[in-house]
Amino acid sequence: MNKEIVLKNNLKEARQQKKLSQEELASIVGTTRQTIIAIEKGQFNPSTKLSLLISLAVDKSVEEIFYLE
Amino acid sequence: MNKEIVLKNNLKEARQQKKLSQEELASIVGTTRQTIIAIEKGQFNPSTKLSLLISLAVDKSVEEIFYLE
DNA sequence: AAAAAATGTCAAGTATTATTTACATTTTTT
DNA sequence: AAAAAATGTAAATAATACTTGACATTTTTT
Repeated sequence: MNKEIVLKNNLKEARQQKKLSQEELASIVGTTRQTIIAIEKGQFNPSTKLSLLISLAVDKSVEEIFYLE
Repeated sequence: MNKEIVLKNNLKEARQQKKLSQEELASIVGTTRQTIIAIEKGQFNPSTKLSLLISLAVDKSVEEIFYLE
């Protein structure tokens, strides 16, 4: 859907600010480390549920972490 | 992922406040009416990209439209 | 009341997210 | 320098988002 618009994020920085490892974050939000890696690399566009959980875990709003370009 | 936690939303109300039909909203965000219907009915968990586009279209933050329970 | 617009439902197919497992490389700690 | 922790990569599978098309029902407009 909408190939021109690309979802980007600064999860890596936000996660590191909270001093969470990929594995810790994955465990907090109930997903796997692979999923966190793929998101941080911009390889995919996570579900809204997952981005809400992630934003809670790193203490930011969804818009502070994910943005469109 | 995470079956206990359910994603809910009040898109229908937000869309109506902006006086957009499902079809207009779908066209603005570059998706189909079916997708908008399914989201409004809570039948699925849209991608973050789509929820960001939707929140822009209805002039709210993602968190104002989508929430976890 | 008739016409038009908006919403709802069903079903099938495609694309993509997410999980799992396993191993390699890099970074941090001792 | 060795050990431990964190990160990166790859591939196969399962689950689900999203698309497309077609028709039915409800609501709004004329």
